Amino acid sequence: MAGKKQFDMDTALDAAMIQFWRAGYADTSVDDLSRATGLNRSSIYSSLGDKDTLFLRCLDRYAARYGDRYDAALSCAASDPLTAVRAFFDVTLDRIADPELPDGCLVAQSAMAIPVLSPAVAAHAKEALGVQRLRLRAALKAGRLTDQDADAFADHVAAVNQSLAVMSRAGASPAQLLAIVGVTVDALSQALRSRDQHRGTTSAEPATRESGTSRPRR
Amino acid sequence: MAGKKQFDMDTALDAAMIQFWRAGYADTSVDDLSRATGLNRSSIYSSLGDKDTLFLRCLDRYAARYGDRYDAALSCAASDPLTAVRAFFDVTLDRIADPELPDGCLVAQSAMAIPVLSPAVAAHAKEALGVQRLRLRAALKAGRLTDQDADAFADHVAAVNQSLAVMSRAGASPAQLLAIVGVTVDALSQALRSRDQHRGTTSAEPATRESGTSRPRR
DNA sequence: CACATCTTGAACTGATCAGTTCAAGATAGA
DNA sequence: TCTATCTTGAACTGATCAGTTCAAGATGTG
Repeated sequence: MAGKKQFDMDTALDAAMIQFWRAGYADTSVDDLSRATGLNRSSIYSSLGDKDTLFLRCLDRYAARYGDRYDAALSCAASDPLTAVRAFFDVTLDRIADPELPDGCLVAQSAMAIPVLSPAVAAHAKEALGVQRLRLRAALKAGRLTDQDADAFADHVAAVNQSLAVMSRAGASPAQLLAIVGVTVDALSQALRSRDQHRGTTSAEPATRESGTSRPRR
Repeated sequence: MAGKKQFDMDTALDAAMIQFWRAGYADTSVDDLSRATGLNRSSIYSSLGDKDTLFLRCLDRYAARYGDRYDAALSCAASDPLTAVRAFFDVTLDRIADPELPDGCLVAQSAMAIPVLSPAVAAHAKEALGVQRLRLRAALKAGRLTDQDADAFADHVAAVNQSLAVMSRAGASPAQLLAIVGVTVDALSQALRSRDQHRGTTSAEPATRESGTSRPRR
């Protein structure tokens, strides 16, 4: 073995992912990717594939990385669905708050560009959103929600989660983002309380309506 | 006067707007705009300006057109904020359901592309979102919500409204979109009911929690 | 040192892009 | 018909794009 690989594949893929994430597919040139990764233009093609292939790898990488975090956040859904959904939103809010990372969301951005993306990329973007929806459905069903409420809340939570990407891109403040998810969290809290009342059991949640803007975090 | 204008400016602007709306700024070439409007390439520059100027005009046109509709929807907020918010969402849902128009939302799409748009265009996109937020704040304050609830719901409703653009781009069904807004509408209904109870008055709304997926429309 | 492997920079192709220019043609009023 | 105005199509410029190729150099092992 001589002339070993002189760059770290994971680092390079992360750099490419962040470049696509910040500027989108259309506004990222291969030269941009070369600058972002520090790899030579030739090395990009030989090691990471062409632009479309690389974008697909970045999209899957993004979906897998944050998918795992969303999974972990929802892991307590069976015992405490409200905390699970709060933790779910926190994955996104923490990502947005990270100054190292671009605002927005690569999946949301790709979804918006579906009409002008390759069929393969479009399919992966739809898939990522679909998986998130199914994750939320399963988690809420495992909690105390009815099937009907679980489905509706899953769609709603997934959508609100994507809306954070749009609003953060437009410069929304952390307080705004908290208000946005606060209403959803309150609504879920209320649904759980209604279900408990219907069952005749008492809820662990306080009886008064929570404030959407002052919800405790972590 | 001879050699009168042979095209209708409004029709041409609408066609350009729809082209930008469908494909976004980066993926729309001036030739695309020429094809979409039926105008010669030279005519585009002489009558509609360069690409950036034209995009700005289309963005403002879009914001004004649907801004008026959102205004009209919210006009009954003082007497019936719940109906107003439903009507607000219906403006978006009807637009998405219109097969003549692209999915998504030109403002949401522009917001997502802010890092790669010209400062002028980025400012107009932010402005459009800000105006919508203020509209909702004023409407909800005019209704029966507390200032704190009005602010939180305004941010939330504006965000959910933008999320519909993302989800519709990704091929979400009308039922999914209804579920998304249904949770928000239910939450608002609950907030109004809580406030009425606190006041000791009776609400016009039924006491049972409404279903998010079977909400009546129109 | 010799060798195999990887990396690099530069050049090149063919395509598309935004923006401009202009001569030829169409139009309709005088 | 004459004329002023608008429209058209085509060509052109200079830039950027994705993708490919390759010779020169760097690297580390045997």
